[in-house]
Amino acid sequence: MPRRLMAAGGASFSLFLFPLIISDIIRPLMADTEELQSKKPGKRKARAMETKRKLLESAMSLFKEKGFDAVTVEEITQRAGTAKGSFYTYFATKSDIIVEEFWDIDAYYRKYSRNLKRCATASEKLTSFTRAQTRFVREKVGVDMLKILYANQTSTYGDNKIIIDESRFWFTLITDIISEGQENGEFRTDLPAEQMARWFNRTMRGNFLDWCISSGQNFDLVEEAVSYCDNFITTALQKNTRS
Amino acid sequence: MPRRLMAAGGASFSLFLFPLIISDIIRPLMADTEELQSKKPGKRKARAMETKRKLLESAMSLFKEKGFDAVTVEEITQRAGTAKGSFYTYFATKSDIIVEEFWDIDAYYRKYSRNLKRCATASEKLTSFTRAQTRFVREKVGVDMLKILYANQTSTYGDNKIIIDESRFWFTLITDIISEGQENGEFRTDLPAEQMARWFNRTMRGNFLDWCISSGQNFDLVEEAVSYCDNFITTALQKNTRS
DNA sequence: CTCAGTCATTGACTGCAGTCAACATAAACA
DNA sequence: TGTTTATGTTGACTGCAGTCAATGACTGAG
Repeated sequence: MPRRLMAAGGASFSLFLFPLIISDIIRPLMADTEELQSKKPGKRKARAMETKRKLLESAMSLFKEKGFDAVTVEEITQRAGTAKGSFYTYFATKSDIIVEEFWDIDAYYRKYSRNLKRCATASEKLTSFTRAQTRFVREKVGVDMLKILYANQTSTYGDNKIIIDESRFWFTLITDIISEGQENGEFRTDLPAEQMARWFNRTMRGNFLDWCISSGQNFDLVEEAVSYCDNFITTALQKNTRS
Repeated sequence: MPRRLMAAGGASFSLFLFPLIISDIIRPLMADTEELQSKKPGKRKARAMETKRKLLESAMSLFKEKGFDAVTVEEITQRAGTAKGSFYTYFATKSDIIVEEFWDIDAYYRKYSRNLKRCATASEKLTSFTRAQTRFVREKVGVDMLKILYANQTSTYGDNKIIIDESRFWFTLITDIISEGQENGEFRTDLPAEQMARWFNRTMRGNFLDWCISSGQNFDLVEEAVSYCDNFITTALQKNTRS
């Protein structure tokens, strides 16, 4: 943990979760094509990146200390050593900080996906991934942060819709697993893998949503999601009939 | 929640949707046992009810005119002829107005459910209801209002969680339809109807959510939901195998 | 090197959701 | 009837998210 803070400066969820890949933190800025082309970062861009990094870092640490609602944007900028206005150069709303952090969860999924090689079947992979994913959300993300995310995604009008973004790793991973299951004769082949992945993810999203809304009180996210997953596999995906 | 205070004089979604059944509008009031017992409403309660009614009415008309975000609570109370503080006697947040209105959607579902008698099978009932429900949401509620609802439900901590409330008519209706399907041998019987209803509704919620987040741009709610519904029926519910 | 154009930075400012202590009046009780 | 309690009403007030016009610093063209 301290290792990370020295190295990358490390905002990212890992600041209060666990270490992720550094490149994922820089991703948003690197996404800028111009940035990739120019060899020198440029003094201006460098300073901008540093400002954004500091904002992310101080915001996440404050959220961890006091909870999202108890933190003001002014506080964040104070800790980051900038002015309030600067915050809005990099984030459209206070909760956009959280959205930014959520991108890094995909880094965890990507990392975890390596373990899936051990699974013999596509079905097992799906279940295993679902368990890991929901455990991560339950343990490391928590109801409160997930609520902020869902409220953000439903209340803003921007194009930062991470929840339904199909370029996310968790969507492509599910698609790949289902494809694999189709190829080895495990799953039905009358529908494209993408569509089934969309169904699967949307169904899972229903679980996340209900869990959020009930503040995690009505059911256990992991149990419920795994149960959903298994049911989805045996009913919607697999070729063989129900026993 | 002081839902019982709601008056019979039609605020309700119908104010900008279409007329619903009066008995359904009074439902919240009737639900209160104490209210039924006392013969006199009481001068104070009567005035309170009137205040709340006026607030609902002016709020909904203003939302219709200018959109949710462009309306201030002060405006609402001005039109209602009360002070700002009074608003918060009846509603915890500005968006709680919307939540209140959503209860009345069940009145529409209840009304529509009478048409279901025409359907020969439980499967047809499910599909028919789903089509009616999503059409209603698409045409009469709209993306914007649904967004407000979802943002409200994920951001507040109160107990006014209409979205996941299983005493709602739309939950009990689905349960009844599935029960019926089980009894007539249409659906699998190895799982309780309630659980399947919960799955079904949660899955549908995934559709509503994605539709919201994408501002209705990514897909057509009705088409998608009906397609989901049919798929759910043939894979998760029905006894016979996939062809 | 210079100067114009670009872009991050700043913090005072606006607007509004939500609060609260004081008040008013109906209801309950004596 | 007078007194107490409960409950609805009020609007000035607080706190904070988000804005914006002015400022200053880098960049790149000439």
